[in-house]
Amino acid sequence: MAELKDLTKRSEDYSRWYNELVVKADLAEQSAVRGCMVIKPYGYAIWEKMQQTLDKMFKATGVQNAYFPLLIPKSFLCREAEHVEGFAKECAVVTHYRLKNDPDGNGVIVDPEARLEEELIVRPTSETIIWGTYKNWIQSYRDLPILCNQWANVMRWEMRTRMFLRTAEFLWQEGHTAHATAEEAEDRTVQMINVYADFAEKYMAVPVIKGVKSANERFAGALNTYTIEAMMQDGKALQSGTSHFLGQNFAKAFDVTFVNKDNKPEYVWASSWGVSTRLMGALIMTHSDDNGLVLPPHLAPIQVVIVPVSKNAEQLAEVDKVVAPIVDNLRARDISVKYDNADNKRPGFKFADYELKGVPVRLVLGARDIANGTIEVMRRDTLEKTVVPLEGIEDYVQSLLEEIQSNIFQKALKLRESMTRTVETYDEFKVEIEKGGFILAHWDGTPETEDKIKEETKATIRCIPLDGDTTPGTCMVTGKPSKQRVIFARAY
RNA sequence: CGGAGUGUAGCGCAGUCCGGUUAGCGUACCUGCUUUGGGAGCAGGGGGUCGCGAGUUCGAAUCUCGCCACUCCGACCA
Repeated sequence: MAELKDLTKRSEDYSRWYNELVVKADLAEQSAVRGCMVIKPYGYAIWEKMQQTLDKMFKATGVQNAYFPLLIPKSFLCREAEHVEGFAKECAVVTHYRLKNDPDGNGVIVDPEARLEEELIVRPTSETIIWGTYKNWIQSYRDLPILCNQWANVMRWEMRTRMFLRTAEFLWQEGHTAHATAEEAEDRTVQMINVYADFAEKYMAVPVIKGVKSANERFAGALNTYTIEAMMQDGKALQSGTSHFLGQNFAKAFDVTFVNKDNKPEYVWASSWGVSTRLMGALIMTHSDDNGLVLPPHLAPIQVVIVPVSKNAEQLAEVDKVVAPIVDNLRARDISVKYDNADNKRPGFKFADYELKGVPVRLVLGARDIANGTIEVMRRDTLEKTVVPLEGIEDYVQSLLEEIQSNIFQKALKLRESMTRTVETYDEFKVEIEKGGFILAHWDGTPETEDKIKEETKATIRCIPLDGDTTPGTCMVTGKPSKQRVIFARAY
């Protein structure tokens, strides 16, 4: 694999490095269908862990899972004007419901007789179909709130795709809530962005900045969009999760009202929020190095791999005997272990392969160790090797896993901090943005200024940070007043 | 949709300019033996409509024309 330290300088090489890593680490591959991706078992195992963890976190806040149809009648998508405009260009459309044999003998063709009266859209997101459904579920304030989430696939016909970061079809979860009051809906919006931030930092070990999107970057049909923004190792920003306060826009578009305590009809208030397989991209790009993937222990499908070293079958049998109780003890502590005693691959191959796949801890045991009562431990994040006593190895491994988890988070945080600068003038900004990273600057709050900056520098406002410095100042471009500094960056 | 490039074994490529043995190399795969503390060595073996179609020619991976697909850079991307 090409070397990461050289590639961060040039983004086109960084994406080549990234693609190569995704394939070599056995996470995914391009499919025959344009812009689509096959997620392979190892990649899916990581996604599954993310999914399970998030699902638990959602349920702890009262959310329930449900499932809504893949296909959306075209008329549904048109109801909310801004929403249509935001998604229309990238929708896949179903126009027919039948094939027939080609009279010329070339397999099958679309039966022209079987045109649908109303075209169906493959969901790019499910707000419309869900609000079309919620209308039937909601009569009274007693029916509220509704807190539903669905795990699903969606499709957006993107012009250019990258594995995990932007694919035509992707897996995600989308939560859709309905509330009696604006406050309650907005609280839920904020609550969920906090869940996402917790998940990113505690499980993925990816530091994120919570913030609010500018009007330009806001979700089509939302009043307010909250986001978590991460920084990749090449200094580009990656929007990793969003939570939208939808106001009454969809309730009005789909005529969803409830009767309040005073027996008066009111439109329902809404939120929606989602994260996708894009998080896999964030995970890969945040921690990987020249030897391959580095997985956070909290999400690694294999947390510990044990590799035996032996000269013959008798020696291997000896090692098997010593390893067996270690495997049991680690599993008893909920640590996932793989003992790879396959004799068709040599140890050196296994070392390299498990490093490529990002397994956090590797144990190596051979005749030499058994004689000494020791075992070799290698941690993936620093690649350091230590020989420790066999006695108490389980405790050692357990605390090492936690140390790796916090170490890779700290490392990513340090990188982000070192690549975050504050600028005062637009000239200074133009110089700094070329170096990558996050730039904190004052902005007058207008879309016009944001557009001008984007056009001239390719940088966008990633977010207006929630926990940032709120000292007012003057816009670096127009000199007009600014409430606080916002984060600019080039983004994926 | 614009600019550039690529299509030859599962993957990565050479050969194409200048047409001419049975289309080659690396890797992966299969068999056997030896190996095993950082991606093993040797020997043998299988695998190809050279992207598709037409043309030129005694003869095309190679030349001509047309088409298709993919990759990268832009445009686009809540």
